[in-house]
Amino acid sequence: MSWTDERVETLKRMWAEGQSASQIAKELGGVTRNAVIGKVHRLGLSNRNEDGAADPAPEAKPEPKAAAPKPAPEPKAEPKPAPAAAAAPQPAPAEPEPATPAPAANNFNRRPIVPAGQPLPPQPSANEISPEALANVREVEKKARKLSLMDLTERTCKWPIGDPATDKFWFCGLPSAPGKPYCEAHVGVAFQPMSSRRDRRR
DNA sequence: CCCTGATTCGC
DNA sequence: GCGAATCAGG
Repeated sequence: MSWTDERVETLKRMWAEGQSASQIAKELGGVTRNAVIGKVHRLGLSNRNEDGAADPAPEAKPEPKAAAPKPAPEPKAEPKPAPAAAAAPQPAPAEPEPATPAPAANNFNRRPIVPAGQPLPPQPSANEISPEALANVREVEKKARKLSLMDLTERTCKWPIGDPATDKFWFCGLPSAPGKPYCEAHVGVAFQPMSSRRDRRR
Protein backbone atom coordinates (compact mmCIF):
# COMPACT_ATOMS: atom_id res chain seq x y z
CA MET A 1 0.00 0.00 0.00
CA SER A 2 1.20 3.44 -0.76
CA TRP A 3 0.14 6.90 0.22
CA THR A 4 -1.92 7.92 -2.72
CA ASP A 5 -3.44 11.37 -2.83
CA GLU A 6 -6.76 9.96 -1.92
CA ARG A 7 -5.46 8.04 1.05
CA VAL A 8 -3.51 11.04 2.28
CA GLU A 9 -6.65 13.09 1.95
CA THR A 10 -8.59 10.64 4.03
CA LEU A 11 -5.80 10.62 6.55
CA LYS A 12 -5.79 14.38 6.82
CA ARG A 13 -9.54 14.58 7.10
CA MET A 14 -9.85 11.94 9.76
CA TRP A 15 -6.92 13.28 11.71
CA ALA A 16 -8.47 16.71 11.64
CA GLU A 17 -11.66 15.18 12.90
CA GLY A 18 -9.83 13.87 15.87
CA GLN A 19 -9.91 10.25 14.89
CA SER A 20 -7.22 8.16 16.44
CA ALA A 21 -4.38 6.78 14.40
CA SER A 22 -5.63 3.26 14.80
CA GLN A 23 -9.07 4.21 13.61
CA ILE A 24 -7.60 5.88 10.58
CA ALA A 25 -5.45 2.87 9.91
CA LYS A 26 -8.47 0.63 10.09
CA GLU A 27 -10.37 2.84 7.72
CA LEU A 28 -7.58 3.00 5.21
CA GLY A 29 -6.66 -0.61 5.48
CA GLY A 30 -3.33 -2.07 4.64
CA VAL A 31 -1.53 0.12 7.10
CA THR A 32 -0.90 0.04 10.78
CA ARG A 33 -1.49 2.84 13.18
CA ASN A 34 2.26 3.29 13.29
CA ALA A 35 2.29 3.97 9.60
CA VAL A 36 -0.47 6.49 10.05
CA ILE A 37 1.34 8.23 12.86
CA GLY A 38 4.55 8.23 10.90
CA LYS A 39 2.81 9.79 7.95
CA VAL A 40 1.10 12.32 10.13
CA HIS A 41 4.43 13.45 11.43
CA ARG A 42 5.99 13.57 8.03
CA LEU A 43 3.12 15.68 6.86
CA GLY A 44 3.82 17.96 9.75
CA LEU A 45 0.36 17.88 11.20
CA SER A 46 1.22 16.15 14.41
CA ASN A 47 -0.49 18.85 16.35
CA ARG A 48 -2.91 21.20 14.94
CA ASN A 49 -0.93 24.05 16.41
CA GLU A 50 -1.50 27.31 14.75
CA ASP A 51 1.83 28.96 14.92
CA GLY A 52 2.38 32.22 16.69
CA ALA A 53 0.38 31.57 19.77
CA ALA A 54 2.88 30.19 22.18
CA ASP A 55 0.06 29.14 24.35
CA PRO A 56 1.14 26.66 26.91
CA ALA A 57 -1.68 24.22 27.14
CA PRO A 58 0.03 21.28 28.71
CA GLU A 59 -3.09 19.58 29.93
CA ALA A 60 -5.39 19.29 27.01
CA LYS A 61 -6.03 15.79 25.93
CA PRO A 62 -9.73 15.15 25.82
CA GLU A 63 -9.06 12.21 23.53
CA PRO A 64 -12.18 12.73 21.52
CA LYS A 65 -13.89 9.55 20.56
CA ALA A 66 -16.17 11.41 18.27
CA ALA A 67 -18.47 9.72 15.88
CA ALA A 68 -17.50 9.98 12.30
CA PRO A 69 -19.79 12.14 10.26
CA LYS A 70 -19.65 9.86 7.30
CA PRO A 71 -17.56 6.78 7.82
CA ALA A 72 -18.90 4.48 10.45
CA PRO A 73 -17.92 0.96 9.62
CA GLU A 74 -17.33 0.17 13.25
CA PRO A 75 -18.84 2.49 15.77
CA LYS A 76 -16.40 2.82 18.56
CA ALA A 77 -17.74 5.44 20.83
CA GLU A 78 -20.21 4.10 23.25
CA PRO A 79 -22.54 6.44 25.03
CA LYS A 80 -22.48 6.19 28.72
CA PRO A 81 -25.94 6.04 30.10
CA ALA A 82 -26.05 7.74 33.43
CA PRO A 83 -28.49 6.15 35.73
CA ALA A 84 -29.41 8.65 38.38
CA ALA A 85 -27.98 6.47 41.05
CA ALA A 86 -27.13 2.93 41.70
CA ALA A 87 -30.62 2.57 42.93
CA ALA A 88 -32.78 1.97 39.93
CA PRO A 89 -30.86 2.60 36.77
CA GLN A 90 -32.34 1.82 33.43
CA PRO A 91 -29.94 3.19 30.88
CA ALA A 92 -31.18 1.54 27.80
CA PRO A 93 -34.71 0.41 27.48
CA ALA A 94 -34.17 -1.50 24.35
CA GLU A 95 -36.34 -3.48 22.12
CA PRO A 96 -34.37 -4.84 19.19
CA GLU A 97 -30.62 -4.80 19.32
CA PRO A 98 -29.19 -1.73 20.97
CA ALA A 99 -25.83 -2.62 19.53
CA THR A 100 -24.48 0.88 19.51
CA PRO A 101 -27.00 3.64 19.99
CA ALA A 102 -26.38 7.23 19.22
CA PRO A 103 -23.00 8.85 19.37
CA ALA A 104 -23.83 11.23 22.12
CA ALA A 105 -20.24 12.02 22.63
CA ASN A 106 -18.43 14.03 25.17
CA ASN A 107 -16.63 16.22 22.82
CA PHE A 108 -15.01 19.44 23.73
CA ASN A 109 -13.52 20.13 20.39
CA ARG A 110 -12.64 23.41 18.93
CA ARG A 111 -14.55 22.77 15.81
CA PRO A 112 -18.05 21.46 15.61
CA ILE A 113 -17.96 17.77 15.13
CA VAL A 114 -20.76 16.48 17.19
CA PRO A 115 -24.07 18.26 17.46
CA ALA A 116 -24.08 17.47 21.15
CA GLY A 117 -27.55 16.46 22.01
CA GLN A 118 -29.14 15.48 25.21
CA PRO A 119 -27.01 12.95 26.97
CA LEU A 120 -29.89 10.93 28.25
CA PRO A 121 -33.24 12.02 26.97
CA PRO A 122 -35.57 9.09 27.08
CA GLN A 123 -36.02 7.43 30.38
CA PRO A 124 -39.43 5.92 30.21
CA SER A 125 -38.73 3.73 33.17
CA ALA A 126 -41.75 1.77 32.24
CA ASN A 127 -39.97 -1.40 32.95
CA GLU A 128 -39.92 -3.68 35.84
CA ILE A 129 -36.63 -5.25 36.41
CA SER A 130 -36.79 -8.63 37.87
CA PRO A 131 -36.00 -8.61 41.57
CA GLU A 132 -33.46 -11.27 40.94
CA ALA A 133 -31.61 -9.17 38.45
CA LEU A 134 -31.67 -6.22 40.80
CA ALA A 135 -30.31 -8.24 43.63
CA ASN A 136 -27.70 -9.51 41.29
CA VAL A 137 -26.70 -5.98 40.43
CA ARG A 138 -26.40 -5.08 44.07
CA GLU A 139 -24.16 -8.02 44.55
CA VAL A 140 -22.08 -7.18 41.54
CA GLU A 141 -21.51 -3.66 42.73
CA LYS A 142 -19.69 -5.01 45.70
CA LYS A 143 -17.35 -6.78 43.40
CA ALA A 144 -16.93 -3.90 41.03
CA ARG A 145 -13.40 -3.21 40.04
CA LYS A 146 -14.11 0.48 40.49
CA LEU A 147 -12.41 1.47 37.33
CA SER A 148 -11.81 5.04 36.42
CA LEU A 149 -12.94 6.37 33.12
CA MET A 150 -9.50 5.89 31.76
CA ASP A 151 -9.39 2.23 32.54
CA LEU A 152 -12.50 1.40 30.63
CA THR A 153 -12.11 -0.64 27.53
CA GLU A 154 -14.42 -2.34 25.15
CA ARG A 155 -14.46 -5.39 27.26
CA THR A 156 -15.02 -3.85 30.62
CA CYS A 157 -18.42 -3.18 32.04
CA LYS A 158 -19.24 0.48 31.72
CA TRP A 159 -22.00 0.55 34.25
CA PRO A 160 -21.64 3.69 36.32
CA ILE A 161 -21.81 3.34 40.05
CA GLY A 162 -22.17 6.09 42.55
CA ASP A 163 -22.66 9.79 42.23
CA PRO A 164 -20.68 11.45 39.48
CA ALA A 165 -20.78 14.66 41.48
CA THR A 166 -18.70 13.12 44.17
CA ASP A 167 -15.53 11.14 44.16
CA LYS A 168 -17.50 8.12 45.10
CA PHE A 169 -17.99 7.36 41.49
CA TRP A 170 -16.57 4.65 39.36
CA PHE A 171 -17.44 2.08 36.78
CA CYS A 172 -18.25 -1.54 37.31
CA GLY A 173 -15.35 -2.70 35.23
CA LEU A 174 -16.10 -6.39 35.41
CA PRO A 175 -15.52 -8.35 32.24
CA SER A 176 -18.24 -7.57 29.78
CA ALA A 177 -19.60 -9.93 27.23
CA PRO A 178 -17.94 -9.51 23.87
CA GLY A 179 -19.58 -6.67 22.08
CA LYS A 180 -21.66 -5.69 25.04
CA PRO A 181 -21.05 -2.57 27.04
CA TYR A 182 -21.87 -4.19 30.33
CA CYS A 183 -21.07 -7.26 32.29
CA GLU A 184 -23.50 -10.11 32.46
CA ALA A 185 -25.40 -8.79 35.42
CA HIS A 186 -25.71 -5.28 34.10
CA VAL A 187 -26.64 -6.37 30.65
CA GLY A 188 -29.51 -8.11 32.32
CA VAL A 189 -30.92 -4.91 33.72
CA ALA A 190 -29.86 -2.68 30.90
CA PHE A 191 -31.45 -4.48 28.04
CA GLN A 192 -34.90 -5.51 28.93
CA PRO A 193 -36.89 -7.37 26.36
CA MET A 194 -39.22 -4.39 26.52
CA SER A 195 -42.26 -6.27 27.40
CA SER A 196 -42.56 -6.88 31.07
CA ARG A 197 -46.22 -7.17 30.43
CA ARG A 198 -47.11 -9.16 27.45
CA ASP A 199 -50.10 -7.72 25.71
CA ARG A 200 -52.64 -10.36 26.05
CA ARG A 201 -54.30 -9.92 22.74
CA ARG A 202 -54.28 -7.68 19.81
C1' DC B 1 -4.44 -5.06 29.95
C1' DC B 2 -6.48 -1.89 27.03
C1' DC B 3 -5.44 2.12 24.54
C1' DT B 4 -3.10 6.78 22.85
C1' DG B 5 0.59 9.47 20.14
C1' DA B 6 5.95 10.19 19.68
C1' DT B 7 10.34 8.82 18.31
C1' DT B 8 13.93 6.18 16.38
C1' DC B 9 16.30 4.07 12.74
C1' DG B 10 17.09 0.46 9.21
C1' DC B 11 15.24 -0.02 4.94
C1' DG C 1 9.62 8.44 2.32
C1' DC C 2 8.23 4.55 4.85
C1' DG C 3 6.80 1.97 9.00
C1' DA C 4 8.03 -1.70 12.71
C1' DA C 5 9.90 -1.42 17.01
C1' DT C 6 10.15 1.01 20.77
C1' DC C 7 9.10 4.48 24.06
C1' DA C 8 6.16 7.20 27.19
C1' DG C 9 1.96 7.74 29.06
C1' DG C 10 -3.54 7.59 30.37
